[in-house]
Amino acid sequence: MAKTIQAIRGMNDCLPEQTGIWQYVEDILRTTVAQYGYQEIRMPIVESTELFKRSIGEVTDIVEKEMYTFADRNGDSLTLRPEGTASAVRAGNQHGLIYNQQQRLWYMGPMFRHERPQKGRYRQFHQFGVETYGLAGPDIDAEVISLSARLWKAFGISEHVTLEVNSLGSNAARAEYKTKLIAFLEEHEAQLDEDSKRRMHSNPLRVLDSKNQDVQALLEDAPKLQDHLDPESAQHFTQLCERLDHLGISYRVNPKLVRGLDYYNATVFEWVTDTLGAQGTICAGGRYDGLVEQLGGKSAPAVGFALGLERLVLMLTELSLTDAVPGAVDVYITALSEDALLYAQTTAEMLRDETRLRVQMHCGGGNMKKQLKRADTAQAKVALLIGTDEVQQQQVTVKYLRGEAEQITVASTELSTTLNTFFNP
RNA sequence: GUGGGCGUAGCUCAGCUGGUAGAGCUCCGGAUUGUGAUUCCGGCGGUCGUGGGUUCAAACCCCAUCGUCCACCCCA
Repeated sequence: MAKTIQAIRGMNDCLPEQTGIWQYVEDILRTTVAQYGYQEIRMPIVESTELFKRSIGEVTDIVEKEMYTFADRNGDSLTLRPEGTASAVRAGNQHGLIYNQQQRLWYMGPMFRHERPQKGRYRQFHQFGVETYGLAGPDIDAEVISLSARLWKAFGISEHVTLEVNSLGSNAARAEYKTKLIAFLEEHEAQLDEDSKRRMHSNPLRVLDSKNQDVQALLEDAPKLQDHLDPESAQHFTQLCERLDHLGISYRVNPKLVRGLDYYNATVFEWVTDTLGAQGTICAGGRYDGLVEQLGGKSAPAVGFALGLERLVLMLTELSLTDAVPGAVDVYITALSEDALLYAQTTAEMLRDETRLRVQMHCGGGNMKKQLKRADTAQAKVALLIGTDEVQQQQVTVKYLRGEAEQITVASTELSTTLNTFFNP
């Protein structure tokens, strides 16, 4: 036997057993953003490497060591997108979507990062994201957050996620804070762990959310980010918090919340959970007012977030919140004798003409036991029994596979009505 | 990139101080020729991840390698 070929490490097949829950999740996401009037945008999976260097930041881990970068046949450096925001801005600029315009967009699709795979973290993973452009006030920040909160409600996981918010201030204010923080860290360098020493210069703000207890103790005396906000950002943040209060969205101000990507300013937020092991962030985002201009467009404010679909699916699975995921089949049609085959198949087609039910026809023969067993594994709610008697009488026997209802035999002409009444009462 | 755990049937796993491989589930058939997820019986299914070493003898011990999972890191 020839050697089998395996999928690439960290890139998973989504098997039939899983696609049901994925489609369920995707449906809810689409329906919810539609409630807010957001429009879908679809971007290419491959972009010029330069795009991510300029947006995410040259010295971030993502760009330095996690991107799938390769030379195209003509020598251009291309990269499999590690996130969606950069592409959305690029597309918006390229097509004039953002120029003096307001836009509320969403996207969904695969992203690629070459990290060591672990629970909730894969090399090909999927993000759903929302991006808004041209809106500078805290009202849109609040809208985007309330949209995400509505998602958790729709999935039934509100109890298992908490919102953390913070403000990074303007780019100028943050730069000033950064130099003070670096000065403090240099002064206490001896007490820092290796990771913090490394980050101290590459990405000093990231030292703030170190998991190391000793580092956290040291930071008690460090200059505080919230003391260095510019007045405008401080007011923006206060107004955002007021709006969240008003909307009944509870949150925790986490002054040490910073984001790993360079383009954020002012508002940042994360939805975290303790149900996913080490990968506790299920959704994160914030404001990135400088990015549009940085990528060559006319300056425009922007807010957005991204959520990890694998993490969401994992969470629903671990919390056993999968009852709402529909099976693939509503009605399973059996053919119990040779003379029933044609009648059964025309009945199947008739149902597909007259209803929107998912109808599966048994193929391959076998006795009734076997056929009903198939109906059961297909998770059908109804089995139609069709044998010699039914063919002769032009009837169909309807057997309810779940619940208490007694099986009944109806005329073929009544079948669609009977089933519609059962499935859409 | 750094640690640690685990690789045995399609799936989940057992297999003692080394003696040549087992269970449950799935699937197929039967008990039950028109009534499914219960029960009982039978059957299919394994170069024990791969390569090397030690040994009379290796799933078991040693080395290497690959895969996988969890954590660090990073982040959605």
